[in-house]
Amino acid sequence: MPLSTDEVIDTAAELLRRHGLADLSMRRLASELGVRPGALYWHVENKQTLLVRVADRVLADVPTTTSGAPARDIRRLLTAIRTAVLPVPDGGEVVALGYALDPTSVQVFVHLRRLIGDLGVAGRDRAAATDLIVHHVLGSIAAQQDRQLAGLPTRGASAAFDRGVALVLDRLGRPTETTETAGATESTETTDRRQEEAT
Amino acid sequence: MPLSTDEVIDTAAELLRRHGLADLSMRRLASELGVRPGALYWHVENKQTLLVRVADRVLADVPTTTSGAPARDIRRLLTAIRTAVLPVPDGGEVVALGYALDPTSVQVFVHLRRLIGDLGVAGRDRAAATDLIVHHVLGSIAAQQDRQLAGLPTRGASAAFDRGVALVLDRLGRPTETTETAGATESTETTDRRQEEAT
DNA sequence: ACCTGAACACCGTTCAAGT
DNA sequence: ACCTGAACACCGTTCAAGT
Repeated sequence: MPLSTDEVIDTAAELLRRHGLADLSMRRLASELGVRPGALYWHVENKQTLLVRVADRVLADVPTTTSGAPARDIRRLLTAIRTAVLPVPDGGEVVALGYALDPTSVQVFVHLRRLIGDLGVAGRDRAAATDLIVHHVLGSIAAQQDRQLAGLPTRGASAAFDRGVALVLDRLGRPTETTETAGATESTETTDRRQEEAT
Repeated sequence: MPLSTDEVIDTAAELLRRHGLADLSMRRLASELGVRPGALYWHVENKQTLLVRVADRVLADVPTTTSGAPARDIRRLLTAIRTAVLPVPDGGEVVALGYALDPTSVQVFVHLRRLIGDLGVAGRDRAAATDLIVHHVLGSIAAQQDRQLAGLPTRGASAAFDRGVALVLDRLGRPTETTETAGATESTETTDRRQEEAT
């Protein structure tokens, strides 16, 4: 029976879960599957696209239910994401890569965006708030995991995370009167244009 | 004349700036400095601590001035950070590692924390707000850089970033009546304890 | 004090050739 | 369609030995 692509992704996710990114090499993955390294390149384009699919798998079991109370649903969802990703070494980094390269590929983030809409956040602010919250979840997970791998303490990490979430959600719950921001934007905009042309 | 540790860090930062993480190898760095790979290990403990020091260097030239208007200073500072890190390929990831492993080593983040205090954010919320904002800056930079490296479009990235900043700062400017959050915290706390014991 | 030589145990990716 | 063999051009880290 030939190797299936799903088998490749599953085994890669399993390898990440057990040993982290350092041991998730194409060669190690191949030997785990009983094939030669080159065989993997028939199933995936390269290691990066493999990682994007692994990120998807890591969050696949997080339920996306709705209760009618958006703020509470968001808090529940974020806690579930943290609980799912934290035990996977380098999970924060891998999921962040997935979100960067294909924000809609991970179902759970699409759902988060919806819940933020339900909260009454409209238009451009909805995308901005989603990014803000996703960066905060994944950033705080990655930081904690980096510290763990380095043998440093991580006390209070989850409490600090929850406070950060509260700071954002308290704001989003109420109607906004946002009108400023213009001044600071200028030079950043210039940088972006330079970089975007290079693409 | 023997090699100095500063020379090693400077050359590493230069290599990152020009070619990104993929070309910042200990071997490439050594040959750039005209020495054998092993020589580097007399100057730095390993590659990770090298990267933490490189992160420091990338942000070393961002000025930390105060004007008396904290909200404006924060916006200016964040734009300056973005402008400094964005042109350095993989800069977002490297600086995030530095912030995770040693949050006080980068002067600019210590200054940010101070400005947030000036804004009237007290106690635990000050650390939480700093983390939230730093994760947002570095997360949005890393996402944009990942997309650039993959050849994907990054239109509107800086506008989205600015909106995220505005969402947070609008809230922090005003006094808070935060009291909830408890419910969602529980299970996360459990996860943390498990992980922290494993360390 | 500072570095070389040389090794150890690895990487990701490509591609002709096999079945 | 799916995989092997074999190569290409690399990695980080260690450590005896040299100067």
